[in-house]
Amino acid sequence: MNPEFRDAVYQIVAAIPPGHVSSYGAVAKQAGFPRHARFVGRLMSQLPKDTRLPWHRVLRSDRRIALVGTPAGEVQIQRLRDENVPVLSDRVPKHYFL
DNA sequence: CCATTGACCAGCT
DNA sequence: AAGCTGGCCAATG
Repeated sequence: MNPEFRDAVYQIVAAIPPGHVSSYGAVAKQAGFPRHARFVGRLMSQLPKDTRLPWHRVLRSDRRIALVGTPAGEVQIQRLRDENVPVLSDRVPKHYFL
């Protein structure tokens, strides 16, 4: 994976403030690599489990949680609720997006 | 080298 | 609102 892309993505995700969320596609675009939403997802999936990056604040463009029903998905929902972001039917209200 | 696989997305029905 | 479709493109087998 291109290190430029990887570093830019990390920086942008790290900058998402608590209580807010963004999407894979939006992060890719801000990183300067539009059309690479899937690779943002790939990077998130490859993060070490002890990472400090707030990966749980990245959702799909349809405002849904990725990987619903899997352990990672449940962790993501729990973490969002812990920072007062409601998750209703696997979905986060629009106004929580950046 | 060709095919399949994704923490995805915009457009259309 | 919800489901399909085609496009995306590096990684993997």
